[in-house]
Formats: sequence, structure tokens, C-alpha cells
Amino acid sequence: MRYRLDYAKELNPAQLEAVRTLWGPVLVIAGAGSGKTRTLVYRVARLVEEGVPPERILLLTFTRKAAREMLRRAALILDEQCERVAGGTFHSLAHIMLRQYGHLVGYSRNFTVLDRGDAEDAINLLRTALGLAEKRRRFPRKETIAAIFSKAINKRLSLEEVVREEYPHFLEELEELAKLFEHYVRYKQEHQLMDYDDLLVNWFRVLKSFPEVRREVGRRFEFIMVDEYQDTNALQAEIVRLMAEEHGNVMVVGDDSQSIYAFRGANFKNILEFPKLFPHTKIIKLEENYRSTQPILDLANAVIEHAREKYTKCLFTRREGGRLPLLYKARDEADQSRFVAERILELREEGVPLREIAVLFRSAYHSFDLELELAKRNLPFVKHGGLKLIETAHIKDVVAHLRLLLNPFDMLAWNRVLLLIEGVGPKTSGKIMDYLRQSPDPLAALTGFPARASYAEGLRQLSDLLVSLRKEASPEEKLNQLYRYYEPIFTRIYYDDYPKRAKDLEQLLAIANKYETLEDFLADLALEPPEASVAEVEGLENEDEKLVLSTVHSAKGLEWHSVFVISLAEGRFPSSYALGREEEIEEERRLFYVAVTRAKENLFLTYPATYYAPAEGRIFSKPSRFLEEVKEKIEEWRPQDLSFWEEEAVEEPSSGFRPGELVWHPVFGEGKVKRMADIDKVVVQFASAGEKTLHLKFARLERL
DNA sequence: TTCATACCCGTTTTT
DNA sequence: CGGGTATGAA
Repeated sequence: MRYRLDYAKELNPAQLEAVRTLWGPVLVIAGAGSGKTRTLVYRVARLVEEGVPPERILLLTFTRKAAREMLRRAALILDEQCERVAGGTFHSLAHIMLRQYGHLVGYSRNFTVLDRGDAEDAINLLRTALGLAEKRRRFPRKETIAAIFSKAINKRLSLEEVVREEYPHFLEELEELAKLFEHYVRYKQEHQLMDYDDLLVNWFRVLKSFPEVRREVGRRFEFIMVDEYQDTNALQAEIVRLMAEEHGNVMVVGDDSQSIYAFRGANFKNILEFPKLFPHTKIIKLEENYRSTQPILDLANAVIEHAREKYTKCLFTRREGGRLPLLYKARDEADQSRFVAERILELREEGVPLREIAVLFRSAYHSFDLELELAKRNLPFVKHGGLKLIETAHIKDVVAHLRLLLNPFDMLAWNRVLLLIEGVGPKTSGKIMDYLRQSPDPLAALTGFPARASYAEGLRQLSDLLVSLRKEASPEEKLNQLYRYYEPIFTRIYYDDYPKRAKDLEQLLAIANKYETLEDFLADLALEPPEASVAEVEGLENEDEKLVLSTVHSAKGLEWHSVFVISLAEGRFPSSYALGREEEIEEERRLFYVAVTRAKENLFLTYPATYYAPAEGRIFSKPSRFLEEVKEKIEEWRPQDLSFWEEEAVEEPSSGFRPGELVWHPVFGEGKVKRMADIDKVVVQFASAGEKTLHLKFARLERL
């Protein structure tokens, strides 16, 4: 057969073998930057060239964006047929399949997907109902309970095993937890709700218990590919096994040294166990790195060299030259931010586009200081990771109304919606819900509730709204109408900061207009939550000309010309949260490995000698242990001109107040500045009012 | 029901 | 330190 693409020319021998092996199970162990994505893209093209209908190919990836991107690339090199390949995350696939097969496990096609916050709300509701919230000081908080439940599901362990292993201090509560779990499962079942884990569990149950579905699905997806296999969990591995049972045509691709999702139940050993799940698996290793320069790879290899676990490969490159990774030891966060901003400006001078530069950090809030600095210098950026739009209270309020239109038995949404009405509290809300539950059409039944005069009007308005929203209209129109209803409520409950929150509502509206149906809109909101952050500085001319700020987790699979990894201090990276247990430190180390292997040409590492910790204020820090381990692979940044330090040392803090200065405040009168408490906060000792911490953004402080 | 207060806790990553 | 939560009073 003649192919339109010259595979042998485009791929190295290992990649080529992976692309040409179409039948049977294949495990590809692909080091960072070894052309893993390229291999998958070419394999999709190859399958299509072989005449496999694109709908018969399934590509499972970690985010839906990743799937879209790969299929777009396949379409680019071959033809647009490739875009018809089925692609997405395990969760989005399960969601689609359960709309079709959910009835087999007791779900109608309009079930609601709960995000983590909704799940916690439900758990909280049940916990209170079971009387587990009272005086029992020792009972875990809702977040912890949700985490325990989720771990058990994803790792396929019993509650007891999870508690014993990771939460031994709650062992006494095991019985109560088990009872709560039972109630939680039943509650979701009864109200047509599924949390993230249920999507996987129920899809698994369908596959497991219904061989005919298994066969049907096997015929539908004749070739399965799974990317980032090191970040799948036991349940997902089972799902793959069942879906591929019919034909065994499954290729999984991953890198055990890049596994960074153990916290949500992922198990990198899945990779090593894959050949046991599928006998006669062909194993292919991709070890040649095409991304980074040798000095960067040397550093990466040294990082992973210190890992407890011995990983399976060693990266090499044929690229020559390249600069040593640079370490800058900053005095504090402000200094760190200044350093980063200056280097970015220099890089831009050298012709590196902003979108080819990324700043990576362990936790979303680590970039706050830098964001201020970038805004000050008019450097446009986008930020990935951190707070999701959907996690804010006002967006949840709005979405709850929409959820009712699809699933009128979604009592979680009812509760939220009812509590917004003035005069309705938990008690009344409960009574109304008991009433609605009895009705076959709760939306229409709302007017029939014998309401007390104090809130009758509010209830009537809600009822009118819901009935009217139910009529044919685009998600965007529905949302517009909803906003008219919500506005007075919105300004009442968020009176202190609703202007800020209003921006989110606008953003939601902008997202909604991309959707034809409410169903798709809501499903995507839950399965692919849009990020909350809006860049502070909009790009002046080109939208794409933005610097990238990202958590390391959100940077997985991506690469940039120049990468900064900031806040490499003990407690920050590795996170203080991980300091206790060895496995967690190991995961932090892999996370650092992922961070450094994102860089193609330049890698800058920074460490602030002091930083602000939420509870303790300014603290002195130690350099990250990961830096100490690989010292000899790094060059320390030395300012050419020493006076640079001295100048900086006496420079005023950006707000302009210095200890000892006399100031005047309109309420507290005269005072003396003690110190800066933060970039925009100052501690002042007042003659009359004592010591106060003032927010410079609000306080009208004048120099005397 | 709502408001005020006291207190507790925990700082992370994401589908 | 600040936010959320539980508790108690009006």
C-alpha cells in the first residue's frame, strides 16, 4: 500500500514502530520531549490512511484541549477526516456513554454532573441530617470526607483501607463515615446526580455487568489510544481493559517519571502493570529528546536520579550547546518578580515572542506578586491553573437555576436557588423541597406551595422565571433573562464586592453564546471548567502575544522556548503540605522534573530568601531541597555590577512608606510607620488608636 | 430567619 | 491572618 505521508522520513525508528504497530496491545514509554504527541498524531493519521473510519478510533487524553489539539494536527498533516476521531478525557467519554447507557444502572439521560464543590455540599447536607456535625469535634470536615470517598473509589480500595493508610486519626469515625457514604450514594442515585467519580464508576459498572454493551462499544471503538497513562488510576485501567476486551487494539503512552496526580488516586504503576493486563504487549521506548538542550537535560536527569524509585529510561539529545540553567537567589518575592520581569523584557528584545515564555510555579497563588509586577510593566499574560470560574458562589447561584431546567429533581440546585430568596432559610427550603419531591413536575408545582406571606412574592417570581426559562431559547438568551431576575439578589447578598463579581457573570455569558443547547453548556461547564483568571493586561495588538503563567500541573505536555520556575523554597516547592510523607516528596520531585523539562532553550530558576506565608507573615526560607540536590548542574546568577545590590537595598518599597516615617490618617490621626506588612499593607503605630494594619488600596494615608 | 460572635483551621495540584 | 463554620441571641 502507498501512503500519502512519508512516515519513515518524519519519525525516528522507535516512533515509526509505534505508529506502524496497529494491531494488539502496545505500551509506549515516552520520556519528556521525546515526540510522544507527534507519535500519537502520526498514528491517528496512519490509521485513517489504512482506511479505518475515524469514528472507530478513540483517543483518550488528560484534558479535552489536548485531544482537540492532537486531532487538529492530524487533520493538518493528512486531512480533515481526522477531526472526526472521538477524543476527550475519561470523564467526558463516560459522560457521553452514560447519557446512552445510564438507564442500565438507574440513571435517566438528563442526570446532573456535580463538581467537587457540589459533592461537598451534598455531603455536608447529609452529615448534618445524620447528626454528625454536632459537638463531634473530631469528625472530618466535608472536604476531607469527599477526599476519602474519592480516594477509595479511584484506587478501588475500601473506606477502611484508605482511612487506615492516610487518615489514621479518623479510624474511630470509620463506622459513621461508612454510613455517611451509603447515604451519599443513595442520595445521588435518587436525585439523578453524579459526581466526577460516579462518571467513572457507573461507566465501569455498565461495562462490567453488560457483556453486550462491552461488545457494542468494542465494535464502535476499534482502536483505542490513551495518552498520559501514568496519570490514570486503577478504575480507569479497568475501564480500558473492558473497552478493549473485544479486540485488544489498545495503545497506552506515558512516562512513569512524570506521574503527578497520585493525590487524586493515580498510580504510575499502571504503566508497569499494563503488560499484565494485556498479555503479549509490545513495549516501545522513546528516549531521544528533541526538545531541550543538553544542559537542561543534564539537570532533568540529575533531578530524577535522586528519586527513590528507579525509572526506566535516560534522556539524551543530539542537540549541541546551550546555556546552563541559571539560578537567581532573590532577597524576597518582590526581588524575584523584578528579576523575572527584567529577564522577560530582555528575551523579548532578543526576539523571543512572549507566548514562547512561561513562568511556572507549584501553587496558583505563588504568582500573585509577579502578576502585580507584570501589570506595572504592561507585560500581557494569561494564567492557567488555580481557581475555576465555576467555583465562585455567584456563578454557582446562576448555574443552579439552569440545572433545574434539565434535572428538576436536582435538590442540591433547588436548595441553592431557594436560599437566595429573602425570608427563606434552610428550614423553609427543606419544606419546599419535600413538597416538590412529591410532584412529577416540580418546576410547575412550585406555585402550589402554601407559602407564608413573608416570602410568597419571592417564590412567585422564581416560579415565573423557571417556567419562562423552560421555553425554547438559546443558552445565551436564557442566561440574559436569568440575570434580570438575579440582579437584585446579587447586589443584595454581595453588596460589598458585586462590581468585581459582575465581570464573572459577563464572562459566563460570553461562554454561553458558543453553545446551541443548555445540555452541552452545562456538561462542559462541569467537565471542562473554564478558568477564572482574566489577564490584568490585555495584549495590545496581538491576542496571542501573551506570556504564560501556569501551575506546573497545568503545564503538563507543553513546552516553551524559555521557562522560569519560581519560588523554589522549602515549603513552597516542595509544598509544605507534602513535607510529611515520603511518597508525597517523591511526587513533588517528579513535579519539579516536569517543570524543568518544559524548557527548550533557557531555564531560569529562582528562589526568594524570604516570603510571606499566609499565617506566619514574612518568613525566612531555605532553598528547595531539589535545588540543593543538583547544584553542580546549575549556574548561579551574579549581577555584573555589585552596586546593583546596594542601589536596590536602599530603594523604597513600591508603596513609598518607610519605617519611621510620620503619617496622618483621616480617622486615626497621626502615627508612625512601623513596617510594611505586604506589598500594599503597612503597619502604623497611632498615638490615639494604637497599632493598625492598613490597606494602602483603601486607606488614605498621607505623609507628614 | 438572620445577624453577630467566637472559634477553628489550614493553607496544593484537577477531571 | 482571614475565611468559613458553628453556635447563640434577637
